[in-house]
Amino acid sequence: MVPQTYIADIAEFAGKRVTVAGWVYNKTGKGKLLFIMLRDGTGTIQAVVFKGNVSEEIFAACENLPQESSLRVTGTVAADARAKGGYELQADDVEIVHSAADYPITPKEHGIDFLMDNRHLWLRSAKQHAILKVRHEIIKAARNFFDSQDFTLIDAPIFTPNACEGTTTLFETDYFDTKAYLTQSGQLYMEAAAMAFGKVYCFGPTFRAEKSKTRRHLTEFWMIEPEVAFYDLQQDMDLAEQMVEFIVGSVLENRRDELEVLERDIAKLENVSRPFPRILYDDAVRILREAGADFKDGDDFGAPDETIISEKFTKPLMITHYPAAVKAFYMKRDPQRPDRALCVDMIAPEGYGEIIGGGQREDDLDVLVERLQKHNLPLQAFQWYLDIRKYGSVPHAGFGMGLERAVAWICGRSHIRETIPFPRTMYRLNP
RNA sequence: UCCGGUGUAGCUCAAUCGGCAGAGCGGGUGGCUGUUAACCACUAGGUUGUAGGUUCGAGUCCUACCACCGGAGCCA
Repeated sequence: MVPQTYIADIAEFAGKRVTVAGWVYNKTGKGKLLFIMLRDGTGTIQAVVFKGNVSEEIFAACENLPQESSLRVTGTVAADARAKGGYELQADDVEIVHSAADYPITPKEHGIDFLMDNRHLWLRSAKQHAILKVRHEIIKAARNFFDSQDFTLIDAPIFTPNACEGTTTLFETDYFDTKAYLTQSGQLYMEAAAMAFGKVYCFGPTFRAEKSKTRRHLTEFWMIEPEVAFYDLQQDMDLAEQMVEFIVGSVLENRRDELEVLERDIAKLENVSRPFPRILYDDAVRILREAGADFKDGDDFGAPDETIISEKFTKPLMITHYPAAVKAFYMKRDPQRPDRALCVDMIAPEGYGEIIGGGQREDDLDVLVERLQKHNLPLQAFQWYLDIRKYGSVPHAGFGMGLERAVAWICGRSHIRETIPFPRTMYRLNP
């Protein structure tokens, strides 16, 4: 019995006869010699089919193999400098599992709309494959980070009865005789959970029905949201900084090949080490003024503003103490400057924009009730949330990291739509 | 939602002033023992996004609509 192996492990079998199962990634030939680039999800290897080494029938069948046909190739693993990856498979037997129809995605250029229509197939391409491997690494690293620090994973609900922040548009759905909304954040539930478990986080999909049409927005995206009881803003920032450093470090350690496929400037990622710069909103405004940007003091930063500010730094940048007026109702205000919120946004370098938003939460019942009323939010729906301030209220803080934005930054992709397997945007629900 | 742009072969694009609808890739056939997006020869492939209009004549000009792309706002 010939052992079956994955391409990633091929070096262990140098000189041995093995079977590799996969798909035809690309094919070229030279008369009596065929080169089949075989892809199995773990890597690619060149299978060399020489007419003299296989039966007439097999050679004829291989000559006409369309791209993405599925095969089991048996042969001897040989080190060869002429082969990409250093090893090739000198085939002596080929089993065609399925001969593919004309595959739409060729090794040439394609437009984004066509590729997105064929997203279910595009996932097989090298760069898309690499991005999603990095995405997996980031998820794994984030979870390892929190798990190793004794955080408890608490899943937040997807169906929610009310708006978390009340400002952005929610997807509405029929829920028996009433309305339910798809969650836009697990944060409020994490605040409740933090009072039960101390250190918690959730990781799940979130939904925003905003009519945003930019390279940084999806209608369905994933967030990792830690929340810690008795934390203040500074501790919250320390946590965010440690997490990002850990995630980037994990990707550099375990997904270097993928970063190379993506032609990512690795030096820029290697530079992501603590401490990250921390500046006040007012400092950021000053940077914008010096850069000659047209910016009204008191406003939130737009995407171009964030780019200008982040260009002054080579590491992720944390901006704190925004005007409370532009931030959500649950943000605690700075006792020293009551018009400022104890909040933090982390801006990724290289113009990738905000990847983290968070801060210390308002823990005073009366202040929170007043804030809800000012925002015209239904008190009734927030009773459970107010209970958190009624029964042993404590200072607490947390943040949310947009997974896809982090993936886009770490992978150096200009558009967020490539960082999730099947993106949902304003204009795309398929496939 | 607003501003700007693009729709031509399966894909990526060209078509001068309004005057015969083109190429590369992919597909098919044949050739080649070291290819890396191979190469060479031959070959098939079109309701020019849709509906109107102007004109002797529209891929090209006009109107509306549709689809998508880039950006803004909002946000992660």
